[in-house]
Amino acid sequence: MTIQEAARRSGLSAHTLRYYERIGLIHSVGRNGSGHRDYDEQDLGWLDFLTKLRSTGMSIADMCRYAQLLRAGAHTAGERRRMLERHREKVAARIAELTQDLSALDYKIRTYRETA
Amino acid sequence: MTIQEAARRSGLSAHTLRYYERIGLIHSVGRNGSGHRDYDEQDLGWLDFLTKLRSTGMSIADMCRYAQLLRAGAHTAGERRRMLERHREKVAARIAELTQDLSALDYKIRTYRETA
DNA sequence: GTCGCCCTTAGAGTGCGCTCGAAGTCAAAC
DNA sequence: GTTTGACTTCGAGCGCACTCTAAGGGCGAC
Repeated sequence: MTIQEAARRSGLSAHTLRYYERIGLIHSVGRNGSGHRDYDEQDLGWLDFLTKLRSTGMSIADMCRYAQLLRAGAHTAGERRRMLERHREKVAARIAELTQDLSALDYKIRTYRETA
Repeated sequence: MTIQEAARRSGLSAHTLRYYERIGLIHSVGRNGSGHRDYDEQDLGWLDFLTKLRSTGMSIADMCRYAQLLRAGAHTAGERRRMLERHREKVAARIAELTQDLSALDYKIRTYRETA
């Protein structure tokens, strides 16, 4: 599929897809006869995973590291798993923090309602 | 209290405190005889509130807008309340998104565990 | 065949939120 | 009295994650 189609389906811009490939986040997307990128379903799945990592706040640098480990082969599975586990804890902590801040916000809003 | 003490208690750097004041996020912090900033408990409370807004992802621009409304007086209370309510919804949505992504992450980690 | 459009690469530019540096002031320590 | 060190202002610089531009290539529609 074309870069536009991949952009539409992944929710990333074509610019961002090229950028991700340039920095090594996406490896060896196929090219068609004209040298244009030709994404397949596996690429889409990987993009989807990357998007989840991004949206949970993983840095581009860490995502690159994960991608590199993946390319290095099965013997890095343990390290990849540990990366995800560490990241998981960060996300859980972030949810806890946001949940607390949400209560504080609710409290503040209540005071506005009572004052009004 | 000195800027260092305010930095320590607020968790922001002295640089950031000056920056916040410059852009209008913090209004008229008192000065002592030497022209040095002299923070009081009310300033600390405001910083604490700002920090909550920041950590929940409100942009500096929106925080400035809130600060401006606050300075404008009591007749802006409704608009301030609406700002907070809109922000509250964003935070709640973010928590929901993170919670979903956390499950996806957990699933992925489980597949690593089973493969290992 | 040429117009229009989308593609390619490599590098420059942008926006956000700080973060730092330079130049100067002031007060306490020695 | 001079050194030390924290403070002041204000503008420049930085890191991140894109986002865009320039210059050129390829292909289908007319």
